[in-house]
Amino acid sequence: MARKPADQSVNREEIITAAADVLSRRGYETATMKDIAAAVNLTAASLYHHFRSKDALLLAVLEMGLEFTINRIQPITCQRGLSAEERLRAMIREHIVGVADNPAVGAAMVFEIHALSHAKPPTRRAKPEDVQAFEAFLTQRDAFFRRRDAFEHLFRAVVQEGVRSGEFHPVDVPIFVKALLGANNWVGVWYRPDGRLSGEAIAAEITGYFIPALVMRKGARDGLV
Amino acid sequence: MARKPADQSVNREEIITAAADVLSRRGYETATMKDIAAAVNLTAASLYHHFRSKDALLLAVLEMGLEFTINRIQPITCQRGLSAEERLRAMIREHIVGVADNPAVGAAMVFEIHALSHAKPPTRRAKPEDVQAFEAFLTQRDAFFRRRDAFEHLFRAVVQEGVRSGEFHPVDVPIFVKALLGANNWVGVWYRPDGRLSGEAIAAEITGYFIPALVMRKGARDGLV
DNA sequence: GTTATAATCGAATCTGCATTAGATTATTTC
DNA sequence: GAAATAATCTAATGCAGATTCGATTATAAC
Repeated sequence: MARKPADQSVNREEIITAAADVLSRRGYETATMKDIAAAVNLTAASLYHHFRSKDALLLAVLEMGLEFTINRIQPITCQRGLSAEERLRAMIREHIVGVADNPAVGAAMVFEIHALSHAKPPTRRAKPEDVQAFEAFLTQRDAFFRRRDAFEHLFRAVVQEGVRSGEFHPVDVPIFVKALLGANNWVGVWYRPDGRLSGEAIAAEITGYFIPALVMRKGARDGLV
Repeated sequence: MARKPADQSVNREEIITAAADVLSRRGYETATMKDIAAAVNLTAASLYHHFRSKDALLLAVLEMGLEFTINRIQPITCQRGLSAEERLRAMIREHIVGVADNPAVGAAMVFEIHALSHAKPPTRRAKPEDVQAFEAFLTQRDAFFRRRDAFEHLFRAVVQEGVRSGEFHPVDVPIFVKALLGANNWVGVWYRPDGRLSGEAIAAEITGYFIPALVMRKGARDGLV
């Protein structure tokens, strides 16, 4: 019968967390399975008990990071009683604070997604099971990319709603969101926990940059693109 | 005596350009020297006549991209007779259009800089000349990073000037510039030449997002962070 | 305690590249 | 055309690092 995993044994999630950290420090290609294993006191070989391949591990790291972020942001989008501006503000805050609180994941979401796109197919003469596994990987990867698009659409929907209702200026919604997410993601690249500003402070600052483009107070709307 | 290179022979610059393209498609670690060589009809071995190592080639790609961008933007910063806002607008435009015109380089500037940080030192038992070469590489890499900082400071200087003179709101200058450059760099990640908008149009759009945070027309400044 | 399987390890493989070695060809200079 | 060197090639070399294999240990279920 199936048995419960032992308590002191390393579980999937611990590995993913540790891997995110190692990846952010060494980068996907430079980080070895041995490095990652060492971070959880395992051998490289042992990692293959938990993940089919290095690529699969990377995918798991990115999926975890994305789900984490979506789980924080998605509820905000449908909060009744909040204006589009209020929701957008809250979403930006959550996004940036989330990145700042998990710089490893934040950096991975920018840099290592790249590696995901370049996963190498099994070479000729690969066992059929390997080909199978790779196709499963591709399917899972596509799902990840769709999920990432869904994340972007959370922002688009709120901005779009604000534009429709006249609360926001008629910006180009896809481009606005790309610019916003670019700025937010970039935080994961340069943020240092021991830096001058906290994640909260940075979030407040950056929110203040993007909101005025959408909302102009006191009716002074002319003169703006 | 030194002789002029033959006319039909491949030169450094062609290799760098081709390498940028290959790198943007395959990524640094995935792209092989053979791939890059093939893009200029050479053999992998031949590349070593032009570049000491793969790392050195990557560095050359990034240096070229950075110099290109700085050369377009630096002159704007000191144009007499233009307000800070006018200069900043022009700088953003040049930056984004530059990225859109060279998507390969733009993407490399975001993704592959990472690889640069992870260049591997020569293994033990390396010939002293190799150690020498690696140290030279490190020096050059540091210079590159300083140059990149200098690039960032071009933006900071203009924003700072606007803030000092009262033309701009008192934003947190370093953070503002990080957010701006994040949005701009991100264009290199998602821009497609056959997309809906031209580089110019995107530049105009994004400029319109950041300027209102700095400049509020018609004196309606209250209510803003 | 016996069995099944989860979790781990040490010690091979196996292979894909970066890089080197040693020619060969091309071009310029004189 | 001879000398020098730039530019290229073909054919190794070498190695790091992902992945596999086959054992071994630990734990849960019964």
